[in-house]
Parts: sequence; C-alpha cells; structure tokens
Amino acid sequence: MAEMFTVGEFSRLTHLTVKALHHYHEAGVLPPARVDAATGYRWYSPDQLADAQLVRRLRQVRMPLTEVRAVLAAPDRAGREAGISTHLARLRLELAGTAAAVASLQALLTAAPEPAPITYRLAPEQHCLTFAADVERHAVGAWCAEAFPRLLAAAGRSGSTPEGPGGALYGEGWFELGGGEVTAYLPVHPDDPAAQPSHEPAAGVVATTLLAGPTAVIMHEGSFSDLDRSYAALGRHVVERDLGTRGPIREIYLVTPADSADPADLRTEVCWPITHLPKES
Amino acid sequence: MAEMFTVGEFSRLTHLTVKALHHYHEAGVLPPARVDAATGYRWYSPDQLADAQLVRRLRQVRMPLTEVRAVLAAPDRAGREAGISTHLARLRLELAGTAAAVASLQALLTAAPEPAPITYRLAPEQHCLTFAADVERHAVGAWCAEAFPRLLAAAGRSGSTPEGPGGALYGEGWFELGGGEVTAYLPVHPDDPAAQPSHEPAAGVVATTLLAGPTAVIMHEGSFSDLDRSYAALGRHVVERDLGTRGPIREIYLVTPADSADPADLRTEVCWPITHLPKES
DNA sequence: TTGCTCCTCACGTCACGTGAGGTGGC
DNA sequence: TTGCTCCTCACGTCACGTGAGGTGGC
Repeated sequence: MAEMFTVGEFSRLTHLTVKALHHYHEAGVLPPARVDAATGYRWYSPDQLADAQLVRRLRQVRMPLTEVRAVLAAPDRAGREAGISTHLARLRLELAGTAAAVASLQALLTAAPEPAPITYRLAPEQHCLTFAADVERHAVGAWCAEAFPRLLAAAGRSGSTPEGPGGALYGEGWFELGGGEVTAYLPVHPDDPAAQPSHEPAAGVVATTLLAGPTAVIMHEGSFSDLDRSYAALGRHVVERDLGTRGPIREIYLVTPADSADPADLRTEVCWPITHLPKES
Repeated sequence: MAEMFTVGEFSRLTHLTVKALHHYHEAGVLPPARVDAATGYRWYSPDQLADAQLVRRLRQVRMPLTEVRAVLAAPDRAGREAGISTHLARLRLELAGTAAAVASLQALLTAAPEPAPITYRLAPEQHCLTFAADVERHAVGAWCAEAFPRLLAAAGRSGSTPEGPGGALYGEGWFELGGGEVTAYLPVHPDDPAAQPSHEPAAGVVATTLLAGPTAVIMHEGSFSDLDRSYAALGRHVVERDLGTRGPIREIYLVTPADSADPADLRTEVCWPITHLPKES
C-alpha cells in the first residue's frame, strides 16, 4: 500500500499552506484521499501531488476555485486543457487591461488633460440593426469585439450595407451601477431588407429605429481607458448648464481597435442626451 | 459658487460606481466636498473630478485603498509620484510573477516532470555571515535579491571572501504557514575577520556557525516557480523511507538570477534534514 | 401624488489568514 | 508527562456588490 501524507507533510511537499489545503478540502477542489473518521485527520496520497501542483499553478494565474475544481474533474486531457486555455485567454485580456491602465495613469500624470470642444447636435432618427445584452463594465471591450462583427455579418447576409459607423447605447444607470444593458447598433438604409422590423437577420440581432433627440457631443481621441476624462468634460458642461435629461448615453465608434492598433488613433464620439439644443453662444 | 454634483452625476462623470463612491467616502479616500447634514446627501465639487480620475486609475492598477488615500493626501507632487512609482515597481514584479506562473503551468502540461536523483550528504559545519527576517512566501524572491548583495557587501567591507555559494534556511513551519523566518547565509573562512562572533559586519548581518547534519539532497534545475516539483520528489522520498526529522530546510543557490537571465540555467540544491545517512543502495 | 434619486444598515463574495480552544500519538 | 501535530469553530481581511426598507424634492 502506498504511503500517505499528513497535511503538514503534504504542505511542505506541495508548497500549499495547511490553511489553503483545508480550504481546498472544504471547497471540494482537492479533498484528501482519506479522512480518518475518528480523528478527522486528513491523509493525502502520493497520487495527489500532481493535482496539487496543477492547483497551485492555476491559482497563481488567478483561476477561480470553482473553475479549478472543474478542471480537475474533467474526464479527459482535452477537457482540462480547454478550461485552462479559456482562462489563459482571459488572463491575457486582463494583462492588456492593466497595461492600458498603467499608460492611462502615466498620461494623467504627465500630459495635461486638454478638454475637447463640446458641440450640440440633434441625433437623427436612425434605422439600425441592434444587438443588446447585459454587460458588466470590465467586459465591455470584449463584448463589443464580438457584437460588431456579428452585426456586420448579419447585415452582409441580408445584402445590406452599413450607412455609417457603429455605436452603442448605455442604458440609464449603467455607470452608476457598473453595468447593465448595452445596445450595439449599426445604421442601415431603411429600404434595406435587414431593416424591416419583421426580419431577424441573425440570432439576437434586431432591426429597430433609434429615435431622434438633442445631444451634447464630445470627440474623444485616444484610448478607451481615458474615456472618463471626456465624460467629465462633457457631463460637467451639461450639468452646469442644467441641460441634463433622462435617456441612454451614446458612444459612436469612428476609429476602433479593429481599424488601428495604436490607441492614440482611436476616435469615439460621446453623446449625452439633453433637454433641448441651446443657442450656440 | 461652483456647481456641485450628486453621487449619481459624479458617478457618470467619473465612471466610478455609486457604491464605490460610498466606499471611498467611508474609507476617507474621496470624501464629498460637502455632506448635507439633514439628508445625508453627498455633494461633489468639480475640483474633485481630477482626484477621482486618479483614484480610478490607481485602483485599476490594483493599488490598495490605504495607499491611494496616502497618495491623495501627499502634500506635494513629488510625494504623490513617489507613492505611485513604488507601487508600479511592485506591479511589475507581480506581472513578472504571473508570467513565470504561466510558463510553469505550461511546462507542467507539456513537459513530463523528470525526477532528479536524490543523494545523501552530511552538511558540514559552516562559518557564515547570516541575515534573517520574517518573510512571506510571495516576497522571498525580492527579499533574497536584497539579502545577498547585502551579505556580499558586508563580507567585502571586512576583507572576507565567500567560500562557496550562498544559501538560505527556511524555518520549521515556513511552508505550512506560508511564511516565517528565513536566514540567508554566505559561507566565509573561520579565520576571516567577518567570521568572528563579536563582529557585526553590517546592520543586521551576523556571523554564526551553521551546525553539521545529515540531509537528503536534490538538484533543482530551472525556475524557482517549479521548486515544488523537486520538493515533492525529495520530500516524498524522505517521508516514504521514514527518514524525516525536525529542522529547517536549506536551499543552496548555485546559479541565481544574478548569474543568468534564462530561468532554465538556474541551479538550486534543496537539502532536507534527515535522521541519519542511510547506506546507499 | 407619483417617480426618481438619494440615504443607511446589514449581509454577501472570494480565497484564504488568524487566532482560540481542544484532542491524539510518541 | 511533555511537545508536537492535528482538529474544528468563529471571525477577520479587502474592496466593494446586493438587496431591504425608508426619506426628500420636483
């Protein structure tokens, strides 16, 4: 019979703390091969060393315990590796986000925030293909990277051509709550087959008409990480003139990460709903 | 008088959630410019937009709130930037650690773990300069990167020459608890001035004699992130033969990150204390 | 008056860490 | 018998998120 290890021994052998091993037991991630019914002592088998080494590495790359458990429970090697590579892709996104945040921080410290000019515009009524979902703040970038190709593909399959740049509507309370409904849209000509209300050009893609309305607009140049600076300038302008009203905020993506790899090239219009178009002063 | 913003407005202007703003208020990180005594309403001033933008970026690069508060409270620009660059240095270490963990994970999945041979050795009595501290697990690498230059400098100032590679003793319970006392040491000749017990060659550096004792030894080749694999092989060997005994585990750093930038070049001996030297079979 | 926004508890989340107080085997 | 290791609660940490239940101004 193979030797068994106590928690203390298993801890030294795996570089996992005793407390972590207790926690992994309770969470069902790495239950001991045997638990003494009388004393409650945990006994780990040599076979569990390989699993422990995997758990330690997965935790070091910040995989949540529920997913670690799923990876260990996977019936075959392919299942394991699928779970792992999904997570590593997410990790890469996270690291890219951190790099962008560092750049954004350094820009804030060195470059003086130059406020862009604010204009007023009556957003026109627009026939669109839309795709909506509940999206959390940190996931917006990835979500858009999926939504717009889907809208473009849907338009293409219906023989429609987009009539302008895509955009998105951020429902009320979206920023206050850190997430909520986002509607990505792509303008199409009203006569286009895809624009008929009865037509659903692809799963989840819906043809609608966005209503017209007065907005205050700012052009944001640069990384999405710095959007808050343009929002501050725009929102402050609107609030201080008491022009604010209910309704979603709209972003229009003029130059996107799909168009240019350099964040400095990005162009995003932010449109804030207002009560009326004031006389330009 | 400048306009003031409600939490909801300030949230949209800064892209911080209302709940986060509440939390930053309670934590003293970003208290509203004014709090209505009667209603408890929070009122934020336009001046606070800049602070909010900084807070958001610092949190995105994972600076703890207590440090964010200290940065905002810093009296001058230099104080702010010192706190920030200290944190960014830590962040770079963290990212390097994550990269190492990814490599270690991929190595575990692709390369078959080849167990290195285990040998027995009577660790000799050794005159040493030592430097000890309480170190947490994740901070060991950075701590060693400071400790050994300090030991080398202390030896140099006393006119001593190291008599072999440096090493470290990990006190009992170190792995089980995830930290504790670590003693970095550098062997010197007993006649060296630095080796005299009365002599303290530098702040915190102490001359001592490490006692002799039987050990089981394995040579670990490669990244420190993979040390657990060698510990598993070595500890399993010791436990299964019932050779285990109390006492610190010793690591000897034969090829260190200071010697080679390629992790594959690293060489570390791990010495596990045992009761006696068994006859080699 | 109805909505809307704001408020304050109180508790939940995630992955453990930190004691307190007590038991079993050499 | 003394140490040592192991055990189980119960609570703490960090940075918020999630409701519940209630108030003030248009």
